[in-house]
Amino acid sequence: MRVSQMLLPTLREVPAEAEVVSHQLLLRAGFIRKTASGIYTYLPLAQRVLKKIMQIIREEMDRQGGQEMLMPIIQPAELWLESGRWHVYGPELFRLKDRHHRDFCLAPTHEEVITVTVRNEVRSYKQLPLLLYHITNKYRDERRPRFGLMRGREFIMKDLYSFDQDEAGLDISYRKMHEAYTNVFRRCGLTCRPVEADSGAIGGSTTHEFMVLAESGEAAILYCTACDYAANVEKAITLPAAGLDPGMQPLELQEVSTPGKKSAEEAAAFLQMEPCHIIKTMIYKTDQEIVAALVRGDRDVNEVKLLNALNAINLELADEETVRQATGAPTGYVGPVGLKNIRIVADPEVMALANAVAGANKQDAHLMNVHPGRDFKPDMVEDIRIVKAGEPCPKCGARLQEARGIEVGQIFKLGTKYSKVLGATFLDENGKEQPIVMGCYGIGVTRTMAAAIEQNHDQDGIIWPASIAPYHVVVIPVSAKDEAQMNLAETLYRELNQAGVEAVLDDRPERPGVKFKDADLVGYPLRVVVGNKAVQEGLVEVRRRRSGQTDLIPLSEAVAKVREILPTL
RNA sequence: CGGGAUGUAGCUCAGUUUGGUAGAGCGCACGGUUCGGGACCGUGAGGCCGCAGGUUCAAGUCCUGUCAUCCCGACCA
Repeated sequence: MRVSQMLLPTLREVPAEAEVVSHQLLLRAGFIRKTASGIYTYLPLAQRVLKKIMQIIREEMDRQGGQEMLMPIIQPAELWLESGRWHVYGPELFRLKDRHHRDFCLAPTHEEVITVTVRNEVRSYKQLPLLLYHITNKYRDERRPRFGLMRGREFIMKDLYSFDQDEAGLDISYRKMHEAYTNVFRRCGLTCRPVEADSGAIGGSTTHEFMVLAESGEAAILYCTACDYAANVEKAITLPAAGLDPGMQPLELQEVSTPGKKSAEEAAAFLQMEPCHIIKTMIYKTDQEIVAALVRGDRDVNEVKLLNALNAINLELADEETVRQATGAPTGYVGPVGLKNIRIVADPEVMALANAVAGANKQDAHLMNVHPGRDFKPDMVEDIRIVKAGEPCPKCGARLQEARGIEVGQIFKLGTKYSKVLGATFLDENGKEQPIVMGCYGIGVTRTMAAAIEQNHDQDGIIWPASIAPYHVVVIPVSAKDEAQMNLAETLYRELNQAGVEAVLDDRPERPGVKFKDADLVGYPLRVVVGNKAVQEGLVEVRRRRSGQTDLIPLSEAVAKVREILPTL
């Protein structure tokens, strides 16, 4: 392809709307344009990158026995009513009506369709296992689309669904996908880490997220430097809390005046003690009840853990009014002692406290010498706190470190959640009807492209890993008006393509500086410059985008050199 | 969903306070000089000033509404 004929609208300035680097560079380098908030048009270069990522995904899915299919984006409400998710999914589900006023939605995921398809076609254990996948657009009406391709409302996703006879089969499928995902991201040139995660609304038990480590990542993860433990903060655990100190004598409950000391830190400082002796009481509202969550004063409530412990669908911090009604006190002075009619969930660490301080359920007052078990009895003791960097790894005890990551893939063991609701069953060897055991496995294709840039760029632009670069090499004649240079560049460009190297020829009548800047911005892994030295001495420059290393080599060896370097990039 | 901000040329942004014939830089077209890291000179094209209503002799500017976009928040008692 000749650059003079390409739709490659590079921009000198950063469009005002772009915040994160991948978004800025995708716009500046002429890869994408916004069509609506969270919805983008992929220009030719982006499409080439996406196709390469999808090809890598296909190869790795197929290698594990995956079969590609294609499912509809527009889906009837009945399907979602049947699974129960029409009402559960909420405003994130794009809903629409056809001309007969029948309800439809734009699929945010495809469990319903695939499960019903398999239900209708699979009868016997002999037809299992199955690994079925497709790559298509997904739609989620995000409450706040942002960061360009990172959190869009329309995005391309690969999703594979596994169907097995039993848990043992699911384990095998899950391992296959774990391996496939590791391969996919490695081949895409990404530094990626699988982490344990919460399964969220999709449901199911075991799940791993594949995180591309990057500062701009939306997710926080904790990982162990000594072993392979790594988890999303939502899921991360640490070693169990120490038990109650047996030497501690319970003292008598005592009310103290703490005017204006609302936070655990303020109260602790005022009472001249460490925040870890405070019982922090947070009032939450779920879809069905009001609960009090207790953590140590130096800890934070992990709302995901709390939500799971309560088996609730929604969870939010109660507003001031609700707190007053439930406890009789304003926020800041709530405590577990004497609380009535609301459930108390305590973190195990709280139960290990003796003579602790808690809110007195009275304005400007706290209670001292609160003794868990004596002064209040929690309805539930569960790990509901956020683990922080520096705490011990639950597997090996080494210190955990914190990092940020972009979630590019997630794999789930669904179990029989969907097969049961949707009636996807098979007959086993004994002729007994069983629900199919399922797993689902997603990769955000468009997000992977953005993540690749987050991890591979510099001040001048993108640095594509060769495996997903839109083109491998750009051939730049220094002067498009110099016929001798152009002829040599043309020939080299043709030879490269004939040799299977994806090359473009920057034949635009631009000054060399412009072409160099654009080449850096677009991020071709290699650049070959054909200048005067080529005409006079038969030498061309081969330059690696990432390292900047430049080799002056004979024109006749250029193709071989490019082919030699490419696999190393 | 709440709060904040912004909508003016393809892009980045002035102009709005104090109403009076629409601006700059970059980009684009043409001519010339240049030509190894985003050149220079000249000429030119390009605007329903987001949209609708209102006030006024007169609105990019003031008022009302509306739409869109971006940011922050929706988290610690």
